[in-house]
Amino acid sequence: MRTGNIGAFKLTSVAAAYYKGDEKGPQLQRIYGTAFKNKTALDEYFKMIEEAKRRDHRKIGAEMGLFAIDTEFVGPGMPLWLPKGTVLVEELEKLAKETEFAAGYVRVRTPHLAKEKMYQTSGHLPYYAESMFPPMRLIDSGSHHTMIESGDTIHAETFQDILKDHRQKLDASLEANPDGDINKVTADFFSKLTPEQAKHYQNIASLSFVADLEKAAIGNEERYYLKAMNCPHHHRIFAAEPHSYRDLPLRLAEYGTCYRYEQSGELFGLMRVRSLNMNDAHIYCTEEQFADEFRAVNDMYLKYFKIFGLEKYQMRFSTHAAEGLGKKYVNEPELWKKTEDMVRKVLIESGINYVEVANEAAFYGPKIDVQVWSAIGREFTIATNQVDFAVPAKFGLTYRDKDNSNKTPLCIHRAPLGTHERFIGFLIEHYAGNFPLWLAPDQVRVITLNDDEALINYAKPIVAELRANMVRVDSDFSATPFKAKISNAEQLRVHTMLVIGGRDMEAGAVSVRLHHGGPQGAKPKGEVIADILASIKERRA
RNA sequence: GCCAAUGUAGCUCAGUGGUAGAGCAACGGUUUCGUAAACCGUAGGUCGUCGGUUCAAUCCCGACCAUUGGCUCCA
Repeated sequence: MRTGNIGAFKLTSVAAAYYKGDEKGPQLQRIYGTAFKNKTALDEYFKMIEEAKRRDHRKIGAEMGLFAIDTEFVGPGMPLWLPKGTVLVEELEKLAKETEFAAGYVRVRTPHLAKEKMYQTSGHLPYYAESMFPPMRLIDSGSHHTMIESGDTIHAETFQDILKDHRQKLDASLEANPDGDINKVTADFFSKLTPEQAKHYQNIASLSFVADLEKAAIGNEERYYLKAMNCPHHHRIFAAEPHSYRDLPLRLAEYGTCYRYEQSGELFGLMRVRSLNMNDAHIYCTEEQFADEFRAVNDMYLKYFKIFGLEKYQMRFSTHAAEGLGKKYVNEPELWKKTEDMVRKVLIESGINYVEVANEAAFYGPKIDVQVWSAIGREFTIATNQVDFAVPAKFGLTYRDKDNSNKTPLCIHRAPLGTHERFIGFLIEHYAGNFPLWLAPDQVRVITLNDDEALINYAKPIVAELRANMVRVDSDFSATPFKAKISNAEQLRVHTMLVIGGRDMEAGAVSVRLHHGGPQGAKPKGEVIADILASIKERRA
């Protein structure tokens, strides 16, 4: 674009950026601005930004009482689902369970913790440790295990942190200056302790320094990690029973809660969190079955896009880069190539809209991220789909094949609805909080014109019938002025308001008002109820 | 984690170096009304946390915590 094409521009913000995108490199100050051919296009762009602000999931989430983030007592990045948000969570789970049941998945449940051995075997610790919460340590102190915590007598954790820190400094110093004085480094280290560290240190200082530090560091401790992914647990479920080729494909599904230690600056409302619920499943299959399974997963994505009215999507096919082998990626160059070719073939054959990006794969295999665009045209990476050729072998997973030999299955990780957190965050913006009836936290409210007893008696059975059919319905029979009752319901984004006055009562009708459509006129009450039930059942848009 | 900005009642926001206000919401009462807001009253805040300066700090300074906008990372 030539500068002559810039007809209108506006500065937007100031921020720092890393030189050449390297986190360890120096930072530059960056001034952001945006430019368009003319004023109209510029204004349109800012209108879109305004609209996005209006639809911000944090704002609507608070207005509708969907979720809360209690940074003081629970922690940043760990949302609490309030009752109305839980409705969304459970409706999505219901959708996923139905869809997966029809597609031949079986459900499993696993704990949130596992021993260190799990993640050493899976490769998470070598490749993924910085995204995991630090371990919980159980120390074997002879006859029993003690959870390490801070306190007067238990300071092994501090102890170990100090040791680790000390060692790093010592190593760095010795590396820089091989003839350096160890005592000097140690003295320097002590001088930099905070008073609290020093206090802990005093407790152990009477012990002979190095020997006891070593003992504490190596000691018999068992480490447990919070799971960052469900796959290792699912692999152990696969391992729990012998399998034949006749069992495959085996599709294990779980809405499991995972915990990832996202850096503080990365947290963002529901979109980037530390506790996340994944619509997860792992498909164990043979190489021959891979293409069909992969296609079926893609079909599931497309089905969901239709339900949520997503017209624009793109799959980002992330492959490895040779220079990352053994560092960012498991060191299996041939398997990488073979699997990537397999995935590429399916993508091309099924006419999926995709782009290929190098060097963004998961550590255990190529990855497909699903990008969708919300109603106002903002892009979200919502779901993921990964192939794992490495980890099943590390866990020694096998099935008995036709020729009586043991073979390692392939594993497809897939999460079409991604995480509840991000998916719901996306849906809030996509719908601007005006959810379709089947999803709406407040589906129906029955409102009487006033608190006349006859009206209430006419309205009550309608509420009861809806409730008996699992409709989320409530009522407002109060003496509050009618217009205010309507306004209250509108502000809550109640999807359908059933208004009842004398005229309706006489005609055996109710007057329907839709949150997103205004008054719809009076209709026979039986018809209205039937239509509500059908709309929910069919998950109408 | 890094750079920057921000943090006053449940929400939206005023305000001041001399221990804080409004609207909405909440609660109590009055109001009987056909599709987005009736009226009166009551209650509600350690002014993010901890330190410092000062006779005196919500206000000035520092550290920390959190959020936001980016960077890096990612579902």
